Amino acid sequence: MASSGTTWANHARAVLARAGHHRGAAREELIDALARQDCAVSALELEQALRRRRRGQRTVGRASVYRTLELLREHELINRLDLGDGIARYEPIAPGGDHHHHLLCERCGQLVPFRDPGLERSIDRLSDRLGFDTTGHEVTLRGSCADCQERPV
Amino acid sequence: MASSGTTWANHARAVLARAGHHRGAAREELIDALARQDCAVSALELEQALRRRRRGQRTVGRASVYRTLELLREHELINRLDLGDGIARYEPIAPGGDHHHHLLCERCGQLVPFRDPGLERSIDRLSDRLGFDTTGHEVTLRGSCADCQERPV
DNA sequence: TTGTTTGCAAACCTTTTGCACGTTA
DNA sequence: TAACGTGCAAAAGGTTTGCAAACAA
Repeated sequence: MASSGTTWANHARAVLARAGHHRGAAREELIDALARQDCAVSALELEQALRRRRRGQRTVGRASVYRTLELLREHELINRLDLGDGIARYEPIAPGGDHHHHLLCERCGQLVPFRDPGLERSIDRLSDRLGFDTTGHEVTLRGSCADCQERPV
Repeated sequence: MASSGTTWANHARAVLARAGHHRGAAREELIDALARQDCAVSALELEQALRRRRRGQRTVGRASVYRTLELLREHELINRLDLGDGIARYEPIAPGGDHHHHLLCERCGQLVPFRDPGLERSIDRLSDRLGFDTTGHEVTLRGSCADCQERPV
């Protein structure tokens, strides 16, 4: 995932440039920080990651983090997840369309991405049956990841 | 749904009593208010509904609303939904196990509950395949409900 | 009487907004 | 130069907590 980081970052920059956006420093850094992530991160985690990087130098403002995330989301470059704890998490959307969902492990807190064509088919069929015009969907499983099941309680 | 309200309310009271909880006034009123709802409501909507009921009399405190919701959730009497707008919504869980998911209509804002055994089977198979010990799951579709599709844009 | 529940107010935390200053094209 | 982008600080809005009084068992 991290290996495709530069691909995504370049893609994101291209999309924004095409839409007529300037390349401000905060936005550039935030795109890099997002590209570096393995899975979904919160806005405040991103802010801290940026602060850690540039010690002493001028910091990236909190508002810029949120504004950039909103911009990236409008251009469908990132996904926003709400896992039920009141904190929004964001993750890059791969250019090719890497559609996946998440298991939230209630024991170790880890967020585990997974893919399942069968599940996608079920959702498509379901939308048809109910007459919904579905533009998107989210599935979140809660439980224990494979690692945690082997650990004693 | 509203017709099964008393059933759920009684069930909820029985569960809390069995767990050794007292029957305070705020809790009683909140259970009734939840039983009256058709679909998921936010904590603040519940608070307002309670304020409207008892004009002039002592009001139910905001903290009691949140604390009671938390208690009901611990006993799996209500479900908490996070639809991505930063507001948690709550809905009763029917005693028999009325498991369902939601479509959030992006045009009219309505929350439409639906049931789909095929989807549930997909999720069960998926959990098996991935070796997850899944304790719960949520599916949210976004798009247009059947009504809105007939309306001109 | 003893532990639980409650209302109020204040604190908390994430997210948004207003505004003056910098930066990009 | 004219938009656009940025950082700061303050505000907003939902949620949680501390506490003393009220209440149920």
